[in-house]
Amino acid sequence: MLSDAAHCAATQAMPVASRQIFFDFVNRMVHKYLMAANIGRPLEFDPDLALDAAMHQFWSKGYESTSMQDLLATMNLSKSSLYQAFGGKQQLFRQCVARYADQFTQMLRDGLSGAPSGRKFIEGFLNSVLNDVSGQAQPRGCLVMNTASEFAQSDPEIAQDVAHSIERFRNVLRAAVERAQREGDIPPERDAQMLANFLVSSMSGLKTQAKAGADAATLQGIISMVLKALD
Amino acid sequence: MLSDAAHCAATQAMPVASRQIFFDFVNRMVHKYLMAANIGRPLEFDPDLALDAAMHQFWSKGYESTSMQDLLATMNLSKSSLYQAFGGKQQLFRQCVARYADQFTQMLRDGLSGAPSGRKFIEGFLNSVLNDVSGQAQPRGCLVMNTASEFAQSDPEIAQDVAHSIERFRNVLRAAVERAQREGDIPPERDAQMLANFLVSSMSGLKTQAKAGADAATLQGIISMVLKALD
DNA sequence: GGTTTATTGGACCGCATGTTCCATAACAGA
DNA sequence: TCTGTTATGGAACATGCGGTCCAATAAACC
Repeated sequence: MLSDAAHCAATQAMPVASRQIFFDFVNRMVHKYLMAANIGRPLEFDPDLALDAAMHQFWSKGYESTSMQDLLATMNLSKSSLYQAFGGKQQLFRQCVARYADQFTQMLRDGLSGAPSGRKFIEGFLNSVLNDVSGQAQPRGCLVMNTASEFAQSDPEIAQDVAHSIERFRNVLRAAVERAQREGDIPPERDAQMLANFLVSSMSGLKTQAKAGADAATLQGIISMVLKALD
Repeated sequence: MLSDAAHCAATQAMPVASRQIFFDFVNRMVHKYLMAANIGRPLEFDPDLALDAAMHQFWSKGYESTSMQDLLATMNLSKSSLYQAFGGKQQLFRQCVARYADQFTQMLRDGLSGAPSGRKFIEGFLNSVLNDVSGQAQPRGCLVMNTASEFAQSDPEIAQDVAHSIERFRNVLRAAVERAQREGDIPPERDAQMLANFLVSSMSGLKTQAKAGADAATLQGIISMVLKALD
């Protein structure tokens, strides 16, 4: 998209590691501008919808077990379009994780602001894992935690994505805890940050148990233990 | 190993699905007998050591991300030997998971019987996750939970292996809880089975958090919350 | 020494992988 | 209508995958 000359000139003074990121960014900006100005052939698909489909695929099967063919089928676009629009499997995956984190964080925020109390929100948050085992679809866990589990720290970029996403989740949960403390449902002397970490960890454990085949009664028992720990 | 004639004759009256399992069993018995009788060329490698190496490989990288080449390299044997001795990638994997569950269950049992109290054992059990983040090696989690996360319920046989392994872990933990109850460190009216489930889930969550990059202080905070829930 | 049995290394197989490339199609503006 | 720009479809690519096969080899018994 950028000319080779411009590419070469601008990269002279830049550390190698930064170049790819920088030019990805510039190209995206240029692309956005060109699309807005109706220059060139328009896309035949909705990038948001396609990204959503890819996200669900990765969510269900993980990164390695999801093939390009799987992605092309669910996203309903051609190979070149995928590479053109999303850059490849790994880049697409990272965008999916980011999208998941966005949606999940927003869902948490909405849930908290609409809940009758902070405590009730936390209860609903934990109980939501029961939905995973009630339906006929097999539990998929949380895409962010699945990613943490699959990649661990082996890929630094993905590790950073994961850490950042978890931090966003925790921030909402800490807000919920603090609200519950103001409302008198959690002792005010408890460390809100620690409780939030505990809730993240507990949710992660619950989802894994659901994946491992635990039934609703078992999960409910665990949830009651988690709630008790908040008192 | 068995002649084709014997194979054909015996399978005539057998449902298709049972034949493979049956002949796997017979062949294993015959093989065991022949090895014990020193018939034929002896193995040039130690199957236990090789299995251990494979286990660590799967533990570090998961099933899909571990290639046959990875396995051959760490197990230090040739492709034909691997197929001859372990049957293929998936069969090898299941043996590794079983081995892990055996070792981990035994470790738990030994830890419990050697611990000064049930409560102290549980504390040590939870605190052991801190070792995962203290060393330079990246945390690998628990092979059984990793397997649950990677395969979910997609493979029935593996799902059963996972469920069975978790049950074994839980049995030891329930014994620990019951001992702590007898020793007065956990209220006797608490449901031991439920507490054991909670401990399994909590450990799983903790290990995932470790994989996601949580530091020792964060993990320690979560552990203190888990312990508080036992009171 | 001959026979029997199993292991071993390596070549080979078919297939699926993620990726690249190019000719063509579709649109906007001159 | 011509030009410039991007999107699309499909062919082609190299590579690595898990798995199979076979001749050569090694041990132990008769």
